Amino acid sequence: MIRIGDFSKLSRVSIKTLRYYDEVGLLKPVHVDRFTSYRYYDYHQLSRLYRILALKDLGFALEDISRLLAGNLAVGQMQAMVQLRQAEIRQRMVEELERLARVEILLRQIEQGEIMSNYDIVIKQIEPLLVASVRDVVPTPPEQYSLWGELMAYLEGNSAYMSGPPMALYHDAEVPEQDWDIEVCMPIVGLVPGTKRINVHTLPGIAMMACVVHNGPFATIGQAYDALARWIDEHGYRIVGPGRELNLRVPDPPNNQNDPNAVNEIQFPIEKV
Amino acid sequence: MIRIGDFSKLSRVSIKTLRYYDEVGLLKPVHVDRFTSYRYYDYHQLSRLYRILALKDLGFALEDISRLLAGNLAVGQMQAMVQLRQAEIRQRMVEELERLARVEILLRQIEQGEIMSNYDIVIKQIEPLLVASVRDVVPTPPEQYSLWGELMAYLEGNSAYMSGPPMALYHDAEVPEQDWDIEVCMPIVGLVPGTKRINVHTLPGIAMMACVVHNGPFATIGQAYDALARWIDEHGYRIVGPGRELNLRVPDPPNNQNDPNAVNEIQFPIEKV
DNA sequence: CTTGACTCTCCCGTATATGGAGGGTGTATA
DNA sequence: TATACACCCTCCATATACGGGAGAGTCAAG
Repeated sequence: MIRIGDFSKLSRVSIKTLRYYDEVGLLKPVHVDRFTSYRYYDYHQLSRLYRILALKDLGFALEDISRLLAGNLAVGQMQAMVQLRQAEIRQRMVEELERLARVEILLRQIEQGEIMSNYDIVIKQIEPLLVASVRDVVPTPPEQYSLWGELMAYLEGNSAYMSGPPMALYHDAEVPEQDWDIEVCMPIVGLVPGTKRINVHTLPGIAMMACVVHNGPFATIGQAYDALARWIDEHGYRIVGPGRELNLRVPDPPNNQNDPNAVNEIQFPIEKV
Repeated sequence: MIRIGDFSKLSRVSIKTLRYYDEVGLLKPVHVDRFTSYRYYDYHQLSRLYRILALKDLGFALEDISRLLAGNLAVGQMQAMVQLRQAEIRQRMVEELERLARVEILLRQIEQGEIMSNYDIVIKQIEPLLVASVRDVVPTPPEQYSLWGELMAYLEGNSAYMSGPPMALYHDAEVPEQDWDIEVCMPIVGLVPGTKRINVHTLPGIAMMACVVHNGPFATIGQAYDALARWIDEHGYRIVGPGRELNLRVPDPPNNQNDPNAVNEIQFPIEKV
């Protein structure tokens, strides 16, 4: 029987860790002095410690190791645990690989002197959303203002409860020269009747929505679109539906294209190429 | 200005997380009510939050993100942080890859019905070690006993302080039929003179030592050697020096080949192929 | 005024240890 | 025998990035 320090030197596992393994029941000393609480280990416990280290090296949590060492597992259960571990490692490798790709894109941007783009893209999940909307073709985006007037007048007339920021859907797959197919939407709760012009429906939930925020005048929002489109392309995604433009902080007055305090969020549903 | 719940819904970041970011100074609400402590956020803070999320996606710790967002970093420093991150990710991928290989070896063993080998191999680092030794060629390993007698008699005569378990070095690169080149070593501290037969020297430190413990009679230690050799081969390592055999619990009597309580550790210095 | 949704702070828990304070123990040597 | 010094003990705190829940206060609508 040897004391903890010698056992630690033998195994190159720190005393603190050995005490911790004792505490969690993973490796109890063969004897603990009743009066001094000194821990005494036996040489043959070294093989159990090595088994613990080997399993830890495979990435198992100490609790899993406890169960594996308890010895009351069927071969099938053991196999299942190891297979689960294998799947987890594979999953992590995929994640790290994607992370690495993102880091390398950033590094290239820094090298090209872009320091750090003013636009940061995040991928969010979006829930289905009940909206009232007006959809029409207008010559250019700013003309959507008339649609907003129409929609808001209707909603106020029906005293609908608006449950989120207003947004516009851009239904054109390509950026048109003229004639934009735009749907202006207001999230609502409760029952609001539709009409020929006013469409009450649920926007679909989106598993992966690439999102960016544009702070500043609406007139310069094109930069945000460019940054987002580039990001989607560079990171190996593809746009799979109409873009959404959320008017988080509505300009003052609402049709002011140059209010520097406006805040918009642009969203595009995407999927991996 | 919006309350935390709305900001949370907008960003799909939990309220708890937002409060935590406030606490650690990563994202403070623009306003906190003096009386109610309610947090109020502004829409334009969403872009800062997105930047945080984007950097978190790259795997940066929140503290790193704080520094990156503080804005007082030179481009070079920023670049260095990102490069460091890149290196870390690569390192982790290498580790995970090795881990995966180990898990798959284990899985194959389980499938072949070996359940779990009785021998677990760990790689340790070994420090240089001062020893007194006697080296000679003996017909078979058990005959090393005579060398032990010689060494121990000398050490006791010089009242040397023995500082660790005795060990034997096997200098033959291949397993010989006859005539083993064995060096029996005793770790010592302090000054002990050498002689023609007694060599006092320092065993080299080893960066990677593959180790296994054999519990049981010395006569069956061959199994442990086999398991260790197989492991080294299967895991893509190579033996790069003489093996060491530590007599952790010396049999009783010392030359008893069948004491079931004996404990030995076998070590081989290795490197990646 | 009530109701129900919202928010606050505070405390605990996670996993795997590491570091330190303060105090007892074992052994070799002066 | 006294002392020095290495060794060991328990208890507490710390790190990450939050999540859960208790208990109490706040806000807006009806």
